[in-house]
Amino acid sequence: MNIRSEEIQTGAHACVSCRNCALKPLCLPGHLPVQEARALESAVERGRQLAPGMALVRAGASMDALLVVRSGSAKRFSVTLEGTEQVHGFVLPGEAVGLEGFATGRYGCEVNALEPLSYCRVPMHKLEQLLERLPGLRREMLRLLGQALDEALRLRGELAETDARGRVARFLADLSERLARRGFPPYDFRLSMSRADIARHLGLTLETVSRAFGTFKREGWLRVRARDISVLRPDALAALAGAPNCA
Amino acid sequence: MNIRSEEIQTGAHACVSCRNCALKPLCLPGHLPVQEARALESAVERGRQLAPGMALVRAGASMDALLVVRSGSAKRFSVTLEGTEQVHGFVLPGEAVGLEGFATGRYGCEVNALEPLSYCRVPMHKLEQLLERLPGLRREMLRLLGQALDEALRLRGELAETDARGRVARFLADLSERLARRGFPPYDFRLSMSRADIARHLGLTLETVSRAFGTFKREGWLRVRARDISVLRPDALAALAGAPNCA
DNA sequence: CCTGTAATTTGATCCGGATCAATAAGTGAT
DNA sequence: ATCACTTATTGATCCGGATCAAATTACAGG
Repeated sequence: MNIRSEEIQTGAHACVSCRNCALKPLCLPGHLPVQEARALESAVERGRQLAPGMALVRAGASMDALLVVRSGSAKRFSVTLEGTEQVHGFVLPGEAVGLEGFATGRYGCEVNALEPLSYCRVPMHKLEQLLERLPGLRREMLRLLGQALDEALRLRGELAETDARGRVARFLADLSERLARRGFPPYDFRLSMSRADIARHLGLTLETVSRAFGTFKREGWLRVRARDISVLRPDALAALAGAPNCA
Repeated sequence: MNIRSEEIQTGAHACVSCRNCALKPLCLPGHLPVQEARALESAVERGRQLAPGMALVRAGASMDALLVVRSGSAKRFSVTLEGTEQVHGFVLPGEAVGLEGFATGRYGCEVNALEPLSYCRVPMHKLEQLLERLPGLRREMLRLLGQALDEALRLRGELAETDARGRVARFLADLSERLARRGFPPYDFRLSMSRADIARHLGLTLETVSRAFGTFKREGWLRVRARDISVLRPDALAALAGAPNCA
């Protein structure tokens, strides 16, 4: 997906500039008054780079920090008793990770890097201190969780009432839109996840996902070369995906 | 579902005793230190009783209070562009409602009473004041949202990988367990929602839900008389439902 | 209690997506 | 480049659940 932060990798630990971060408008500080953003910034640490396949979060591990992906992409999933993966979704830069951990203080699912990944972290004890004195941050945390919840509900609803091609179309449309908001070309990207990952995310088999790609290609809506995707007819995809539910 | 609070309906507005509420251990105050629970209590108002079919929450309406169902049950749903209902789930006493509203300040979905329903409300401005000085409540709100998120993720995962009878089995097992935690008989209850509601919740048709009930009845796991359900073999249901995913 | 209407069950058929199977295209290491 | 291996495409068949269609059972209102 060619996702890379434009900042220079410093290696420093607690020296992060949210101010100059390209992701600021998508991230927590983008919704905070200036002085609150400053205060938050001082609590943010930079996590070290992770290689593809490495775990950013392990299910059951103590939630000791709030994590936000800075560059790269990741896969959120749970491992079922049968040992299969339940893929909850994919994480792009500026998105927080492991929020379900607030439920118990331990993460509820796994998050693995799909590409070289860097991230920011706010240690929990610092977060709690900040929440004590920053009303904007309090609101922002609730907003963030509310948004994640809303998203999860929407995704579930879609699973329940959309057919295979519709799900794949929406997956692509959604990805496209999220890339666009991050300043990446929305109609020309490389998928960082396998067909199997997409399939497990959408409650389909990888064959069905592959066939959906094939159909879109044949219709002239998409150009597919393995994981390189070009969207030629975003309107057609959006139409098939169906509009997000209203009301 | 025969859900009724044991408290006498007072009609008073801001005179609620969380202390003596049967739902306390399931509700917000149950997780707070005593003096924080007191402070919260003083901000809680009693909502007026709603008749079946009435809306507790309308999608798009301004989220002016945190709502918790006190007695009765409700249906959470969204209305799609085609006018169909996407049923997100069902609400039992002690459960908060409309939490996705934190995302935007407006509720994201509808909540309708399925039975005569009463509820408690904490006005948003009072909630914000309390959050300023109650660290336990801050943690509790994050926990509540984290839990809702975790729940939504789990439900989505199940949709993606469980077949029709498994979904119905899990629906019943889940309901049974939630009733038990509220002190209701877990193996003998009346469903407050229609087959169609269950179907839309599980991403099935009402015929398929009905057939699943039929199968369970024939197997001797269930006694079904319209909406009256007796669970005869909870173990069998739980087995079919499959264990919740681990890790 | 009866009656009309809505909710539920049951039956018959059909189709989308799963499954099984084989081929083809990437990808990384030597 | 070549080889070994993983990932993706394509094909054939099968089955679970959707859809269409009655028949039956609850239930609210008179």
